Amino acid sequence: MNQINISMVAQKAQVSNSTVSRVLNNSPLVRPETASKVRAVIAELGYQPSEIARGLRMNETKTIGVIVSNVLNHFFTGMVRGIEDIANKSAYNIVLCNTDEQPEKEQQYLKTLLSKRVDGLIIASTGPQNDYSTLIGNLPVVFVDRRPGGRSAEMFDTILVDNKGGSFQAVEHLIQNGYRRIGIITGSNVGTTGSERLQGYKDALAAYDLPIDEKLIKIGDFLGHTAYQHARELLEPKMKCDAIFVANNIILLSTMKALRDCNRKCPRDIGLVAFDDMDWMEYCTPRFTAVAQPTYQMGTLAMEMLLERLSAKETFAPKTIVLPVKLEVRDSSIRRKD
Amino acid sequence: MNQINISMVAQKAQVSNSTVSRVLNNSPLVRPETASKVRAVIAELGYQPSEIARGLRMNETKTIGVIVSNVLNHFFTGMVRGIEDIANKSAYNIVLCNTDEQPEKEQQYLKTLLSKRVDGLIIASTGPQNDYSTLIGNLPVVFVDRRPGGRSAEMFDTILVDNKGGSFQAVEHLIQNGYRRIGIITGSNVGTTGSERLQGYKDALAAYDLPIDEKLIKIGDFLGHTAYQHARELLEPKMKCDAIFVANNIILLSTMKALRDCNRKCPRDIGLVAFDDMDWMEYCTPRFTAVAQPTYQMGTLAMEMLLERLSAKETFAPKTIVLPVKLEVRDSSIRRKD
DNA sequence: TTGAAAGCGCTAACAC
DNA sequence: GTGTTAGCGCTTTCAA
Repeated sequence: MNQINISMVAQKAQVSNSTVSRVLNNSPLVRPETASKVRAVIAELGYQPSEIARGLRMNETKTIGVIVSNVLNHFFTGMVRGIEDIANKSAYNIVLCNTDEQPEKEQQYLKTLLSKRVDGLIIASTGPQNDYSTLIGNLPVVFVDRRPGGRSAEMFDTILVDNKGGSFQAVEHLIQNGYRRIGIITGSNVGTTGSERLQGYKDALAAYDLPIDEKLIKIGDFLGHTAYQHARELLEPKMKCDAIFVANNIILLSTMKALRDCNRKCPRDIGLVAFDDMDWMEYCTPRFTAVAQPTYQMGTLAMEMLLERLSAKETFAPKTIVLPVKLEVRDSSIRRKD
Repeated sequence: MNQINISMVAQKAQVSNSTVSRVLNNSPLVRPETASKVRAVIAELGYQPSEIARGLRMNETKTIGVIVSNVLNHFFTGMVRGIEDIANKSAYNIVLCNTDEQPEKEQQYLKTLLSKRVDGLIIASTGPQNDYSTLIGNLPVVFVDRRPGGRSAEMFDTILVDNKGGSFQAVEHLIQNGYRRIGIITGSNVGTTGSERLQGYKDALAAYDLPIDEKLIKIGDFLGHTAYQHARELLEPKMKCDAIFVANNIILLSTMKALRDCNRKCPRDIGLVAFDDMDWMEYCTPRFTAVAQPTYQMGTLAMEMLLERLSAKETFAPKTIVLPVKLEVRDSSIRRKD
């Protein structure tokens, strides 16, 4: 244990605690000789000032809480890395929390992080039904990926991606490549992510005067529990489904598994576009067409917005930023010429 | 800001701070009526005790530091998630740090985490040249993935995987499938990961009386900066390389890119086995043969060992655990019959 | 330029 | 059962 404290340093350097404190904080009000004497003792003792005591006194912890669904989802991994990079650059640390989309877990994390007096929060909300305003008070918060519900929507900074536009592009691309009976496998549309991606799908069909067939719309969860079964259903011959739009990378994997199990080849038998671009999609066979989200950038941006609030003297109006997505056209969505 | 403190609660409930504290800590030394009165006030005020003040007083933060190379590497993502799950179950939080294999970044994180008085540390060391013993004192630490160097090796708990065995199996499998000129693309062998995986490769060749050709051994880094060039070199016709063993998932991607750019098909033109199993490998074409590491389990185990130390009254001898890996045989390593 | 002292919010020994 | 008090390690007036 690092049991050396400021008093021991002070004593050994024959100065007062205040002077040591001033040296630690590079105060100019210390005679250079005194300062170097103190610094020598600090080095000799290997003294590490307690950020915990400092935090209590200063009311800041240089720590921010990051609440995501699951860091194993590559979307969040990228975001977390982006957040951490900016945080680190500004001498902040991040506490990582995984909710698995459970509001109760989120609530628990929130309480703990608040108790630990984090300086700010970045949250991918588990649902629009949650009320954050009462619990959070005026702690700086940036919501990412999903718009929080109720009053929270107007109270906090939010960074989103253009889910609807991305879905629209993806489905439009399939239509333009000759696919007509396009299915969608998506997650819960309680959250904004799900509902917007579904809307983009519907809008694209409507824009091209294609009928919306509810049987081709499979709504489950984004965690992959339901996707395999949904894919199997869409792949049944009677569905005559000729392309599938999957609403995230986890659902894609289940769908790939279903394709394999049904011995259906993509794009020969069926077209496929996914939301979420992954590094391997460029190199596998077929190369997968996907909607690329700026995950890393979402993280850096979120942290930068948080830093802005943290350093701001006055409060200012919350902002909402919607980042563009990009359709990476590859092979899985290109109908082979017959 | 959550400016409500214990005194405000005490005042409003007409009791002393101690009584409130006792209620918070579920002490039996409080009359039930008093307790419920206090609890009512706590709820009314939305009081959240400051873990920072508590931490200062109790000398514990219920936080542990996790230092990995890069959470974007799926190997570490899995580990981090494993750590977090166990930590959460035991009311701990984790602070996530990415070193990018830079000892200076690691050193910086270490100092910060120590200052923040984390209760323990889980570290994937950036190199065996680092000395942890002096800086860390007797804080509980578990090293993961790489054995720390010098005296640290004997001083701390360590969780490793059977790198040498995994490589051996992978290369042996290639040999048994008829490949003879097997190249390896690996990362720095300064760390134990690199050197052990290289050794496994050499051992397998030796075991089957195959010559070790230094030209087929490409040592770069595990971050993927050098792998593409190395793959291109191995793929030159004059190398007559008929299979490649790549030492992690990032190197694999670069190699896949090189294969594509050289228009070489796997396994038709060349066999491939990777260290690190990824979820998509089961469903792409060809399905990739890979050495699966128990990443999640490494995380849970590391955190469990840490908890054991944290709750132990006495110090006990450090343990080293080497976890087995499993070769997942798929298509990329099966020589097609000519 | 330096030191003495108060206090951040909590817990625990000790008194009653 | 409950309150008083000291103190965890730091910063910051205020005084000198």
